[in-house]
Amino acid sequence: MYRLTENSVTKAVEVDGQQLVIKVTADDDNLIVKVESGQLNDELLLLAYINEWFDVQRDLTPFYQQLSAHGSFGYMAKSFEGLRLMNIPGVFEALCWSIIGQQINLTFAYKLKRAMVEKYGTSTEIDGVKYFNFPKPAVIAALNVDDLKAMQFSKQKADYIINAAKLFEAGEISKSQLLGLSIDDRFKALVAIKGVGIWTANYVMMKSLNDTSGIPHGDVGLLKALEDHALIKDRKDAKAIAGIFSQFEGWESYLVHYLWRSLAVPKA
DNA sequence: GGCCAGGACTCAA
DNA sequence: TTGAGTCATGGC
Repeated sequence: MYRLTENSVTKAVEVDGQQLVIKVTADDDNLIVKVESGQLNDELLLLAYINEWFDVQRDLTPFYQQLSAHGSFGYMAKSFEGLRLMNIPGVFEALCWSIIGQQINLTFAYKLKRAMVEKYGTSTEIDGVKYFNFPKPAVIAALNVDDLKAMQFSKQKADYIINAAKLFEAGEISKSQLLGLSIDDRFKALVAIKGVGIWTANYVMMKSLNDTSGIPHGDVGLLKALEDHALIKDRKDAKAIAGIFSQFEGWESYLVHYLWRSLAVPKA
């Protein structure tokens, strides 16, 4: 779904019902977007997509102030400066991805997603390279559990994903519907979906609904990062964890994102 | 070969 | 509401 080089990302997107392939690069001050394939009718809609994808318009200054003032996290304000909470604009995709990612290692999770996308997604080919769109709910809703099991999905994951696809297909869940709800009701609506627990609901909210206060509680990566920073001793110490996040009100998801990032780089 | 991985569900107390 | 048991499939 993404083709990366040192300073660019190329991806198939759907904007205003149009299939596009866009390439994004950057100079010091701007993102530069080029349409590689497809017909763009309204540039503003693409701009909106880019804004959402990279969370471009959010002013991170308050977050960096809080981060810098923190004894253990202070270094991240410099080390990860400019890192933004990359969005997954499609809620169905975000939900599927979070279900896939439940309780399995990420390497395998990526493998599962890739298999699903390459088999059931649509694609645009440029210079021999295929750029995939995530499968539509209608396609996934029509599958049997065995179709996904054949791609190494567990029975539950297959069941959850197909069930979720049916909800999207039936219009019972949609991005606009979720965005129309309060944060609390969003959470409730998501958790009501079979296979969606606290972790998944928060993940979807922070990654796809622009909610910056969601914390994927219980996340093993998050807990490991907090241990690495010597901030908790017991992973079940909810009070200590709440205390840490209380210092970052409104930026909880950003803190989570930065902590996940801290797991991927050598120790400062 | 055993523990772990960016969990959720069920059921009992 | 909390806790234990169960499920499921690879990665390392």
